Amino acid sequence: MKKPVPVYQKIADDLRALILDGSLRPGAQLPTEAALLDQYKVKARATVRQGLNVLINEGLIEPRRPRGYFVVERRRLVYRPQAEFRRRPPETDIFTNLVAEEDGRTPSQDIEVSIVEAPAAIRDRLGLAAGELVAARRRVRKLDGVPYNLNDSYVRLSLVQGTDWMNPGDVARGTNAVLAELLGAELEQALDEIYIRMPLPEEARRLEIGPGVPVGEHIATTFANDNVVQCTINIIPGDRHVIVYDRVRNPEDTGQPRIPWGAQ
Amino acid sequence: MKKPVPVYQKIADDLRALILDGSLRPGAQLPTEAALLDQYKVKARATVRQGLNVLINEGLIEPRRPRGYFVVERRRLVYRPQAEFRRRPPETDIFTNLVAEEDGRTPSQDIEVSIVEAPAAIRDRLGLAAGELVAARRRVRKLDGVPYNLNDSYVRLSLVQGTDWMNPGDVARGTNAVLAELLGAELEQALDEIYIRMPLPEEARRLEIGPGVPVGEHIATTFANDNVVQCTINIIPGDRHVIVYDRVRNPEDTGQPRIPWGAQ
DNA sequence: AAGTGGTCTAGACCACGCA
DNA sequence: GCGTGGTCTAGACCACTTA
Repeated sequence: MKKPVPVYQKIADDLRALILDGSLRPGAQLPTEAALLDQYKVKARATVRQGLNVLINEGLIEPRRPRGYFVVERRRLVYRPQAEFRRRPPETDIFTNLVAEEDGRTPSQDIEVSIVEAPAAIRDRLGLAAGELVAARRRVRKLDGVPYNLNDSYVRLSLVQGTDWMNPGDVARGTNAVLAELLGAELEQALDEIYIRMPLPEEARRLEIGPGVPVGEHIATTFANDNVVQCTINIIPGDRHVIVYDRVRNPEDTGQPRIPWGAQ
Repeated sequence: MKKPVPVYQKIADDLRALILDGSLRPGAQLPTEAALLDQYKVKARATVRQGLNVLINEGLIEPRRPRGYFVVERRRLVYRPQAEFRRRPPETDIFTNLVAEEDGRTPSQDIEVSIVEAPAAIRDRLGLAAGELVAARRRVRKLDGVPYNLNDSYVRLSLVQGTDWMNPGDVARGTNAVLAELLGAELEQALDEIYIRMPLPEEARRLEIGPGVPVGEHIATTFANDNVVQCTINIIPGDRHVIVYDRVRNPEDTGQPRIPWGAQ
């Protein structure tokens, strides 16, 4: 009738319970591997390590060699896609907006602008032909030097070549304002897709996140006059953000879902 | 200068590359542990297993005992919080709406209604006192028998006791319509919070998801006449959904972020 | 019945950061 | 230098599913 619980599972379950009920608070140290060997009368380190591994991959603990295992500490920032379209305070960069709501932390970003072949995801959304070139503006956004998210924007090369959009530094009025000038029309609509998944090794490296931390991939496709203008891929570490939307009833919403490209 | 890559890491990297570049398509079988032992001239199963474990926890592969390891197959459904507020087609259940956009799969849901002490997250959002009772409507939504998400709604008990909201079956006109009748006012505003994290064991069990599959926790707080009415917690497995929002420029948006409770 | 992965033992040597 | 975790070896026995 009953099935025996593997020892490593029992170890993971016990420690998880301690963490979730607050007995082990964020930042607290767990028993060492040696201590757990004693505690559970188990003979092989591999068994204890297997148990700890479960919790690492759940994002609950992290090893800090050579001190031991610790409960992770998380602090979340509000990530608000809708801030892109707001007017007051004067619309600037979405990240600057986002951080303005936090005190005492200093934002910075590494910006890199290049001309590349459009990745497939971008091609689909911007409606480009295979092999077509796009301008790419890639940013790593940091708070007190800690990476907070990756933000890669793509637009048709012909639209922005030689303009301020391709300035590999901060653009004070915001890159969206640059696009609006070029188009003679405001960006006034967007479609957000949010995928939840584990990070690729490359992303984990750039964001300095360990195993057990999932990411949100937020793909924002922006329109002006019903024409696609820009596509931005944000990679958002799950342990450092909460995504927030305001929603209001809109009587004109006909409810047509609109995803002309295939979901990933 | 260079540091040697551990064998298990090499195994994980090689197999991941094969999966990501399409050499190993979703559903394809990976080499068995025994084959990898040969291939990498490694002596201990533990080493090979450690490598495979990396990919399992990245959600890329899954063991199907006793056949071997396979590349996971994913198929994503559009999850659209904004569908809650749409009028045409006639507003019904958000899940029914959601599924109406898919063909050939039959939706079902297990519904359970109860009266409980409000969990802390609900208490904060509904503005309740500690220990106060709420009505809970908990649903597991399935497609072809496979769980697609968990949906737990909470409202003040005094508002809905004895009404159709607490009917533990499908409510054809939608539970939001019931609330609107009781209040004499439409639900017309909501605040969505989306947290990205690994599932708790309980959630993983209910959703039948394995290790390496992160979830989105979508907390929707709904208002009528600026009063909080309902709070719903949705748990959304990342491998089966894409979250979609439409966004339009709103000149009246003053940009005040509004989260009266602390982020989790 | 055969072959797969699941669990566990009992060691070994190494890398790293701190006192 | 000491203690921590990181990696790996070389086995053992078991549980499960499919042919």
